[in-house]
Amino acid sequence: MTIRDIAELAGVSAATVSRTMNGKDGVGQATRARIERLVAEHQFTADSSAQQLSTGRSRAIAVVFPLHVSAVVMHPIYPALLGALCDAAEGAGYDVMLLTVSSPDRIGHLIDAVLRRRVDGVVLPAAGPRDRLIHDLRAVGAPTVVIGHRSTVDGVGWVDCTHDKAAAELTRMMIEGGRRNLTLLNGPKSVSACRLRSAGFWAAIKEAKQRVVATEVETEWEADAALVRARELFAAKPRPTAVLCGSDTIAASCLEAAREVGLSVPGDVAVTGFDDRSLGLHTTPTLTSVQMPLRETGEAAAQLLIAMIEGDPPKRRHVVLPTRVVVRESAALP
Amino acid sequence: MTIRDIAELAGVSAATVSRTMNGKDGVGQATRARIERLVAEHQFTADSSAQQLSTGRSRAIAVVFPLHVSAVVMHPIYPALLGALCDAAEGAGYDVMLLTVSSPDRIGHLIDAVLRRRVDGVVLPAAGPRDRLIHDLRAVGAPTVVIGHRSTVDGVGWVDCTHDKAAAELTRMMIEGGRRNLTLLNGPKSVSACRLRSAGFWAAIKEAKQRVVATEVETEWEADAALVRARELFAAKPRPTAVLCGSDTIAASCLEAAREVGLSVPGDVAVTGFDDRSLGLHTTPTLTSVQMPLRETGEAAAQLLIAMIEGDPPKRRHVVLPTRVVVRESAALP
DNA sequence: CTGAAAGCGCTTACAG
DNA sequence: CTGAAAGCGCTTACAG
Repeated sequence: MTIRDIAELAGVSAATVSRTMNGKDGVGQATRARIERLVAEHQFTADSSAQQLSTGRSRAIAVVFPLHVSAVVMHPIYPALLGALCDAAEGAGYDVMLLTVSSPDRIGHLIDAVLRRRVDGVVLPAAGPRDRLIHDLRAVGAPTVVIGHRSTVDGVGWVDCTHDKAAAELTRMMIEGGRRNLTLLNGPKSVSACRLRSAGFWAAIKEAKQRVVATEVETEWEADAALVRARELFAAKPRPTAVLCGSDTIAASCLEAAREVGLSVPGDVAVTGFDDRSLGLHTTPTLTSVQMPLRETGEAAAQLLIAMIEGDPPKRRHVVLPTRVVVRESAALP
Repeated sequence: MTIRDIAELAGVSAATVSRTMNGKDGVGQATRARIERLVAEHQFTADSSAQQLSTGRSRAIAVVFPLHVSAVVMHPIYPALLGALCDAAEGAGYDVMLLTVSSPDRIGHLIDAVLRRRVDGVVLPAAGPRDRLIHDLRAVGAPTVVIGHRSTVDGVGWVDCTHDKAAAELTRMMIEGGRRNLTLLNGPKSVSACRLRSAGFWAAIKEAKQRVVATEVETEWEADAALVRARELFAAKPRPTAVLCGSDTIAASCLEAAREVGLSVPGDVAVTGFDDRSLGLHTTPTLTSVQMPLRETGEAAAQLLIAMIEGDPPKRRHVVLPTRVVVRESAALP
């Protein structure tokens, strides 16, 4: 069933049906009503590749899956985020294409998809500050939204959450709980979220009324790398009485290191994580962590990108969503 | 740049370029070589929506994201699986579309995508035995591949792994380790993997030389539901000396229940999980579990589906991939 | 072996 | 307010 079939049934031309379906004016009241009824009755939808061919737009967006980037493999693109993104896109009549850029030479494929308008815009769920992709996309004029990194590239939209505030809140909690020797066991600073957490941590330290000793240590995401760092922490001279970790995995390693040397948590040392997923519920003790607004992030990214594509006056090209600290055993008051 | 531009440069007609690019014969040696050089030189690729319009095929496959299905939300579609699937599809020149079926009335959207040939085939990463979707897709003749469920619907392909063998192997390990009172704390039987695990468990029990007491209990995936069941187990009269759990989450709850009543693991009771992800590394004790071939599964699904789409003689419409038991502290010998 | 022509299903100036 | 016509970039019988 094509637009011409509908036209025939309505006794009009295909052009009129097209205008009606696209909400353009220049169609009489009665005609429009008749066509709309017919369309609804037959559940007719226009063929998207034909539309794409004549309009040069696809009504599809790409989510780029950056494989082999360890910082990302460790921080998997949460199903919740992707799911919400799809839902929002579909709600706006857009398809979602999943593209892999598993190596630099695959960038060409993505750029080609953009140039050929197989996609109207791109979401990068895990780009970093120095990601080539952002510039490449910008160069070909692709509407682009980055998740989890506050890009300064002109015209690029982003959605992020309050990593900094969450870190600050945790830090204040520790200080108010009487902890005076704090360590931020952060993830790699190449990840934007980790920089923000660092900023929040140090801001809270600075504004503290009490005198506290604070240090920051960087580790890779991997559990064993984190374990090594954590052991070093607990072997150090003035032992930290609170360790704020850059992820729940890191925090789990930290708990393990504490157990090894017989430190009680949270008695001797408080430990917190980040990225609250189910992991923190299963450690011993359970983990104080920070909940990310995953669904909201996915939804906001889709909406922002589509607004950019459709040239809507973008109220905000930059969205910051709130996080939530979840207190569990590992950081209860001493 | 269009096919006609290439034609002009080569001094031939567009038809000849098209035939060359699609590997059809009926093009002279020299002409073909000239065209191929030009295509490579300009990195020219044909516009896919134009191709789709004239061939009625899209060279895209859909991965259907079944939101709000709790059995699936609990078993998130692993990034590794999706990533491998995308890689394989792209390697074969196919795009991957992510479609959400968040409620029954969204099925129409998927069917429409198939009928309109926006996708040439569909992967269902988490369909169950009684899933309407499978039949709906079959009804419209969509090549379909299911992951993790051995569908008996005619013509439907599937990729699964040896849940049964893994469960049997764990069971034998327990018996050989001297355990004589085994419980399978399984996930919902509506999930195909759980049925297979049950089958493997009972097969191993049946073939055991020794006399063993065995029971099977079903639980939802959620941690708290599993905790309730696990407590019941340990309160029961002849206490199990080994509990095989249907997932790592369930196993973690089981560890917690054991701790509550002061049972040592693996001393008093061995506990095993399933679906080895990072969780099992962070429990106390660490968890014996079963590693799934996620990347291989994604890759196999893409390849199978594309073979079906292209009408290749499908050597196997059904693929069973091996699992691997990973032994850790929770099920060491007593 | 190669080309001219029609067609895939839409949209959009251009007329009226 | 509406229609005829051209065009989007390919593919594919049909001729030669």
